[in-house]
Amino acid sequence: MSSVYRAITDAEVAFAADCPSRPILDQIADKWSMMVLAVLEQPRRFNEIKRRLDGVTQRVLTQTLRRLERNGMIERRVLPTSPVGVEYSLTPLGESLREPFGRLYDWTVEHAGEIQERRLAYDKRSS
Amino acid sequence: MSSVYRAITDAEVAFAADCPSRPILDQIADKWSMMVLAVLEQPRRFNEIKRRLDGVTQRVLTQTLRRLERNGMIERRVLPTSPVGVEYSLTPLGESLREPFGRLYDWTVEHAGEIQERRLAYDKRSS
DNA sequence: CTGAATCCACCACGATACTG
DNA sequence: CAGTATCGTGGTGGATTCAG
Repeated sequence: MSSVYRAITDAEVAFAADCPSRPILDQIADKWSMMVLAVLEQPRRFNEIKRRLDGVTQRVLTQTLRRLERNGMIERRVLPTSPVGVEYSLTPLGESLREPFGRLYDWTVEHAGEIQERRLAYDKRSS
Repeated sequence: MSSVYRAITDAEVAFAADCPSRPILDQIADKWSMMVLAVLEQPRRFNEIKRRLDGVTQRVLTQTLRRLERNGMIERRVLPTSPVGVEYSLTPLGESLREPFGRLYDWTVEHAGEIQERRLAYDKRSS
């Protein structure tokens, strides 16, 4: 098991307000960030990314890319073309995040059916 | 590597609006849900959980617990005490989610310092 | 003790229009 | 092409109060 869970006594399992994970999770644990990192297995242009993320608006994608760039996950490079192009690519840091994200993604796919069932059962009970 | 990333051609890397992972990630990939699951390594009462999640409000915690229950991650059991108590515990489904969540948590702790540096550098550049 | 209910402020997002 | 700017709005969260 991972460090949060292993070999800790009862009283220690808690999340203090200053736990270093909290501001980070706030910034990167959203669905668009996850999808952007997944799609950047190779450098891609802005609209290329946008096309692959069904439903994202231009505004939100821009914000997401900025936040990922600020946190060192991706790099933004302006191409000397006409009209201008912008290429985004993963940094080593961003690359290292793809594995835990991938695990989570795999989990959702694997358990999507069961979750759906549970949800239906719950809604039936409380109706 | 995990299934999203491996052995797929260029054109296939995309997230359709009906990708099964998306509604699930919307429901479970928030920081409070992650912390609740982490804290529930054993059954716990409402206020017990609340105390361990520094900064969560009663309202938000209630909503989080309901959503986790609805999705089959946790079970809610009313204790025949006076005054009434409510105990929350993980289901096998919720238990299985702790591993991917733990990985992500570990990643944030491990890279917190580097992220902080990148952020400072970025802010300095764009000021 | 464990919520449910209410009120309110904020901002996150969608839509749209404009620009280098 | 890759944004920025602006506006309008729904939803989310905080604070507080009430209840079983």
